[in-house]
Amino acid sequence: MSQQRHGSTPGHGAGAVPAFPDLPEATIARLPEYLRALHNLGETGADTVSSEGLAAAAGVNSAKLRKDLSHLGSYGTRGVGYDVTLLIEQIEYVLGLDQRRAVCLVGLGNLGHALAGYDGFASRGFKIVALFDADESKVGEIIHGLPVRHISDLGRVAVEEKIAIGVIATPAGAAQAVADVLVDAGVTSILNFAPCVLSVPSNVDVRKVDLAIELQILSFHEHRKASLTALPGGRSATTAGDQEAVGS
Amino acid sequence: MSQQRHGSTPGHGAGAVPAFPDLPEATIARLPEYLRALHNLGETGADTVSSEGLAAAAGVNSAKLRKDLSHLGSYGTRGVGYDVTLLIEQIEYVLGLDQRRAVCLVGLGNLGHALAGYDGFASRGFKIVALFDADESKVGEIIHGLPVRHISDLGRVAVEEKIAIGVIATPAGAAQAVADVLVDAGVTSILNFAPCVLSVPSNVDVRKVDLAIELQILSFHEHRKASLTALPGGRSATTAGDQEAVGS
DNA sequence: CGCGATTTGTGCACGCCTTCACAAGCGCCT
DNA sequence: AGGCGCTTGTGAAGGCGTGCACAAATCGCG
Ligand SMILES: NC(=O)c1ccc[n+]([C@@H]2O[C@H](COP(=O)([O-])OP(=O)(O)OC[C@H]3O[C@@H](n4cnc5c(N)ncnc54)[C@H](O)[C@@H]3O)[C@@H](O)[C@H]2O)c1
Ligand SMILES: NC(=O)c1ccc[n+]([C@@H]2O[C@H](COP(=O)([O-])OP(=O)(O)OC[C@H]3O[C@@H](n4cnc5c(N)ncnc54)[C@H](O)[C@@H]3O)[C@@H](O)[C@H]2O)c1
Repeated sequence: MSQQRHGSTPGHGAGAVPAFPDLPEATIARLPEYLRALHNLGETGADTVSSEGLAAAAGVNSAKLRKDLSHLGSYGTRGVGYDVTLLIEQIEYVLGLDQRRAVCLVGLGNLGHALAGYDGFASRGFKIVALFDADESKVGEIIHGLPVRHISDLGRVAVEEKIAIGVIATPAGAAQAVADVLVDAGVTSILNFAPCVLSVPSNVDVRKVDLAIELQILSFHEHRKASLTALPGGRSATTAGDQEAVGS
Repeated sequence: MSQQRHGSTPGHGAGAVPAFPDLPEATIARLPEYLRALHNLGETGADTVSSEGLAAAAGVNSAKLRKDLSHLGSYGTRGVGYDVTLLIEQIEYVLGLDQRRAVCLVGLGNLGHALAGYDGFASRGFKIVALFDADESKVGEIIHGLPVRHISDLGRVAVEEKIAIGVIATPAGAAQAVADVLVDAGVTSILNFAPCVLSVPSNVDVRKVDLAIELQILSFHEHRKASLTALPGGRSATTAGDQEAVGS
């Protein structure tokens, strides 16, 4: 049972080592978005960027962005904006992206294959160092330059390769077992694509990506929108020719 | 997002059509999880389930679950729990899953192939009815029983097939253009896998799935955990450049 | 050198969400 | 029939996150 210690009041006394100011979780979730926007801006040759401009590129409110950035210190210049390169460095440092993190992928079916070939990992500081599957017929296969190993080797390889993050792309029925293996191997972060809840020790972080949930949320909004248009209009043709332009 | 009318007292005058009570967004996001847990429970033969039990299966607090469910009416029995079948029906109704929603998938590369073959769609009330790509060499290819069509056919097909949800699995550079095409075709819900922000009219809902963001959030927590264990335990190797004096 | 234009950083208020705690309701057992 | 244990539904409190609005800071220019 994951205990949640609600300790606010950051009591750690004067850490010599950075010892993070505890950033709001919501802020952390947005930092990667800012980072991506900054990289895009950097490629267009921009040296500095205003909170307004960056906020637009990241799709958020500018006040929110400023507050987020203020949590990690003052790296902007009033009257000018933020130095793109400096801000990139800072955010990458906070997110721990200055050191490359080793990732392993478990389950090389449909989805696993796609993930293994995804270049979006390496370009953002992550490196897939090992692939695992339980299916003997898949073990040994080379996928995008990496051999598929048997899940029973995970414990050994994880230590050797200092794997920090495990990605689960197995059927839901196997996910908990895989998570247990990962945890036993010392992996402390898990990204789970299987539609199920994982129970792990409190020191392990789990994030979940569930397609079906996303679709169902969209479905709800479709349902809601349909019931709204049904009320006033009677039947609105919705042949959907033109949309009012919203962009800016 | 859309305008939030804070009203308790939802003023719609006795809608003949359901006309939704406005559920909190946070609740909506959890309903699919409850639904999945309920289906699992149903398969084990359970007739009823307590809030405690369902909450555990869905990985949430039981009070939160009760409050969530209370928003859609009283479908539980005090002293007993919730009727599994009835609750499933209710949640599916609220989410609009009683009617099958047509989905189209744009971009049949690495990821698109995996998505096209995913059976988790159909099993939850969604049906992929069309595949689109801009690459002529891919057009005509049959993937899991469906032909790949050219993106220029999207407008016509979307109307014919009454497509409600579009899934974007193209590179980021093409995503906005694809979104525009979808919007023009009358699609009002988009699930975006490309790492970029989309700008769409306010009546269109967009949800984003971004792997890199998930990994970076995990990376942050790894970083934090590492800096914490560095404090009490003895020698901080300082191999990495940790300086960063925060604070005044 | 000073002034105005610009933009950051933040105090503050407000609303949403979570969580606790408990009364009301229900069924079962005696 | 009555009491008792169990569970739901909800009022209330507190925490968190958001967004406004503005003072402080900086630059460019005359
Ligand atoms: N395919 C998709 O587009 C998609 C999308 C979203 C979510 N998902 C989810 O991702 C997961 C994988 O989907 P998929 O379509 O790739 O399934 P799949 O059946 O194609 O692949 C699953 C893989 O996991 C392996 N596996 C099974 N048990 C294992 C174990 N104990 N240890 C290690 N490996 C094991 C299998 O050998 C197989 O290679 C599922 O949970 C699915 O719901 C898939
Ligand atoms: N592969 C993964 O595991 C993965 C994971 C997460 C996110 N993503 C993201 O998903 C997207 C697709 O990834 P991928 O690996 O499948 O890329 P990919 O290059 O393999 O496939 C992209 C497909 O989109 C098609 N396309 C390009 N422009 C188009 C247009 N204007 N209209 C229609 N189709 C067009 C291409 O022809 C190609 O088939 C990318 O944005 C990527 O960042 C991929």
